[in-house]
Amino acid sequence: MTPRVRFAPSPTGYLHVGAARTALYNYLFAHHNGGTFILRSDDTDTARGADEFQEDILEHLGWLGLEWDEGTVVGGPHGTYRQSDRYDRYRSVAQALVNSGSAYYSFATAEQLDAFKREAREAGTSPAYDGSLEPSESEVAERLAAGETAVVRFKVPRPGATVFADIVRGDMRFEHAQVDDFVILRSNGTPTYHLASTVDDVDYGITHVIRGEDLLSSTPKHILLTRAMGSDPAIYAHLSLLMGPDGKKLSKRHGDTAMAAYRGAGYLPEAMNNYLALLGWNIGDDETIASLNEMVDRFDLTTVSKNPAVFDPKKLEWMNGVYIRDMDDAEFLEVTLPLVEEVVGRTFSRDDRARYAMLVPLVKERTKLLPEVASQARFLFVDIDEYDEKAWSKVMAVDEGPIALDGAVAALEALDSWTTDGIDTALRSMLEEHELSARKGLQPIRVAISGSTVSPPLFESLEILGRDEALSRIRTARAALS
RNA sequence: GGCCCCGUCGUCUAGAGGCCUAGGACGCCGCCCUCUCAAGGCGGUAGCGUGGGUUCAAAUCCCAUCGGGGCUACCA
Repeated sequence: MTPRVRFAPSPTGYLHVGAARTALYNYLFAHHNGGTFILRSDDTDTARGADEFQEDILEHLGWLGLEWDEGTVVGGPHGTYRQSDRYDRYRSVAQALVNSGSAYYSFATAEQLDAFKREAREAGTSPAYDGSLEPSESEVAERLAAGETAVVRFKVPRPGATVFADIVRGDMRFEHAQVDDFVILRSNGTPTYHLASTVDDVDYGITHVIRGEDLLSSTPKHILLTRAMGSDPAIYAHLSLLMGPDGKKLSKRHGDTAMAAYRGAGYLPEAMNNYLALLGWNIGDDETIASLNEMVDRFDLTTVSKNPAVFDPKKLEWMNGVYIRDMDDAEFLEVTLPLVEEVVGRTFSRDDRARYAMLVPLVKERTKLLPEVASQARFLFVDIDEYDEKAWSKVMAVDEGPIALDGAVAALEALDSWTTDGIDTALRSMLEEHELSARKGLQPIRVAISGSTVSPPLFESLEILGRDEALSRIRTARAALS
């Protein structure tokens, strides 16, 4: 049996990192086992659903490279894979369930339900609505005929229990006394999540349901529903939830949770996938870095951790740096060029581009987040209009400042081969001549050409900047010093 | 309140009775390298929630306890 798994987000928000991890695990499981990864849109919550969210989810799943074999947009044998297109199907299942005695119409009011829960709580028992408010058949007929609206509830068989073997949790058992007669069809005729999701899982031949732990206690409902439809339940695997640094379920108040925010902040999809995979699963052999394909090869759902994991942006950032350093220069140039152009404020000419290409290997290994390249490369393309205040007072307006600058001008003017090596040699002998330490003697030059005490390596920077511009900047700084 | 899940360094984890004076990674600290910043190299800091058992032997098994989390909607 080849597995069929699905990622079924509800478009009630942007794709967040926790959902992305669930999608990733489904993807890894499907591919490892030669199965099918399906994307479905569980949009039964019409009040909250939005096209904007749906698009965001599709967009970022694509960005992560978690392509689906069947489902939304790409299609397949089951239509649009959008629940809002299948209301007739859900309604007919609900009706069939009523006909077979597995479900019933309910007129219970919010007040009645509240009272029921309150009593249960006071008695210290489970608040599960136990069907004692189920109306008689004749009453249903009468009230429906009179135009009253009703919900359809699933009749949970009591006493009894549902047991199942969860791949990550192990053996589960839920007493039916704890499960209430949940609504499957709302009074407006739309299905609830439980019905729609279960019907789809059955109709689409889903073999493994891999989802968040928040659905663990709903699983007996889904199993009961599946059996009532005459089918065998899927195998379930409930993933622990992602937490914020305070140990609470990860949410907006912990900072960014939307995948779009991470993409915008300069994270690479490869790093994101790698990091997310590690939250609850280990590649093995003390390994941390692995490509999507390597992870597919090694993925094993049975070794997934049960503990909730704290999402740690620090490690993600480190990992992003690893992936950035691993990019080849040409690729790095392509993805970062727009970022630099934006900060510089102009579209690059051939010459700009060529000079940036020379700088690329230097900034690449100094970058953890893509946008950082802009501040590192900026000096190459704009005039130095102001010097960092601290840099000026600490390295320029001191005894060594003018000496180093004058020495640099003299040494560089006399230099005939404007190369990193040539500059290196010339400046080092200048240092010796004036008895300056490398630190004291070179920092003023760095500040003069970049405006800051932090820049890419000096000799290379000077070479790329070009003789005229370099000398001009050093003279300008020297003049500002007198 | 009820039901369910979880509990190894600050964080992600390895560990399925002796291989553990608990391993790896991020972070943090120190040293080295070094023209700054990174990167890199080397070293260090730090953990089995607690209390009882079982056993020659427990991070690993049992019980209790404490802590955290989820669900408890005509949300998903």
